[in-house]
Amino acid sequence: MLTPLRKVTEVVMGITDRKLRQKEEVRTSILDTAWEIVVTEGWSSFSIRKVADAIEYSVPVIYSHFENKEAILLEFNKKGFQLLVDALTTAKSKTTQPADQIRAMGKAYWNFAFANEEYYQLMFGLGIPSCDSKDKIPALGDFSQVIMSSIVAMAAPGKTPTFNPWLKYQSFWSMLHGLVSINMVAPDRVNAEEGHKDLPIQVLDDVLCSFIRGIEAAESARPD
Amino acid sequence: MLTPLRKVTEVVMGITDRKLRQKEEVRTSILDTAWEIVVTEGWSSFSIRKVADAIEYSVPVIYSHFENKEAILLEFNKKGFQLLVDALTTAKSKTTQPADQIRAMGKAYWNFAFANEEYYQLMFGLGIPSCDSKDKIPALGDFSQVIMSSIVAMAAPGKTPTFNPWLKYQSFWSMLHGLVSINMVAPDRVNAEEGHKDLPIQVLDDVLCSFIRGIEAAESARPD
DNA sequence: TTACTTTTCGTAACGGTGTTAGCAAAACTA
DNA sequence: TAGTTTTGCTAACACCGTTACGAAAAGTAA
Repeated sequence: MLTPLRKVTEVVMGITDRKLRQKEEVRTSILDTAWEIVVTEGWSSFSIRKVADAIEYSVPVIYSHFENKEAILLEFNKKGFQLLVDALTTAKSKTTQPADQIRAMGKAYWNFAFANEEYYQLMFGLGIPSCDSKDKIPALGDFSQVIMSSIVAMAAPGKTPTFNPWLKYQSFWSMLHGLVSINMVAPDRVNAEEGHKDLPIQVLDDVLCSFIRGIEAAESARPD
Repeated sequence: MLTPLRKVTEVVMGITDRKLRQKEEVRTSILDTAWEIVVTEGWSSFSIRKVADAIEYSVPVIYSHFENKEAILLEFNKKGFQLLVDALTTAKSKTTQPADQIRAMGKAYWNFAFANEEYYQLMFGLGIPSCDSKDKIPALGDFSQVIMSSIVAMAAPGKTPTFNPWLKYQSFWSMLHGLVSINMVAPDRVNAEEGHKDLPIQVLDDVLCSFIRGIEAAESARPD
């Protein structure tokens, strides 16, 4: 009202801008609240109704921002993969030696998983009904790329025609994911047996060591 | 009534026997029906109410056989681990060479997982709210034993003081579980990329090969 | 057979979930 | 100020796991 000489179109734009801004605020408050619930109470007690309650809106408001519950999960799934890729990239950048990069990424993968258990559980559907992530996670391409480039770099000098980086990448990922998920789902059984303390870290080292040796030995290997 | 000369106690026993038998029949029909639902419609659409409907009893009847839904899951969980241990044992018995035993068990593990996806999903909580399996699955001890004995046998000749079979067992399991679960949760992404057909099997071979080399090389290894 | 007791089991409820139709109130426009 | 659009709430639907309670069936004793 006090703004002098504003054209009608300007006013309209201002209003729609504010509306968009407000809508965006509600959206982020949904995501923030949802995440808070997940972190404090776990995935199992995360519900649309609880979020609606917490943000002091009615349930259908949430459905005007997200098509359904799965869409909210997908949002966190994307962010989780982005965080993971960032963590791997940072770890990788600390050295130029391919074998060290692989070691560093392996440890970064482990650290990410246990510093962000909720993300990891969602990303790989550990114990919760997750969302279909295929084709919807842009960072998944970066994920394979950042790992595979180190593998390729490592094998480059004396590479064999049968050497398959994609295969090695999957071995790498499988080993890491298996290690993480077993320790995340059944921690006490695996850790505390007969006083084996921080054994998972030893297993991680062992597995990374085997993997790197496997690539180093790729030139003289017979693929039986 | 037509049975001549039965003592009262005999009649009573007969009745209680029949009652026990009938109760057992209902119990197995619950489990059978539940399993049928899981196999045909997946874990997500398995519910107490659906089972009650299918066996033509009311819901509370199920609660007189199982404390809750989780108790039913636990039943399948136990059976799944027993089947897995059996599969591994059978595969192992085909040869006496420890390295071949490990290879055979690795492949048997993979085959079990994809021949019994529902079991595997439940046992390792892939995408479903699973039950707390710790301390309740008797076959879990056999599982570690059947694998570890081959590992020990393999390393026995020139074993190093630092060689840790329990650690190697966990590496083995982690690799296998990672490989299986990644291929079970996101099959198309991993398999069909750029026409890589039955690549998972190659990865399995690669991973098993690395693992066995890792044990063979244990004597001369520096644990960096 | 009859009267009493125990077991069995179905109805209906409680509190929770995801999702959506329909309508009232608020906000904006003319 | 009157009309239109947007916004958001109430209430419902169809599920879910779990359980209190009462009726009917089955077994027991006279």
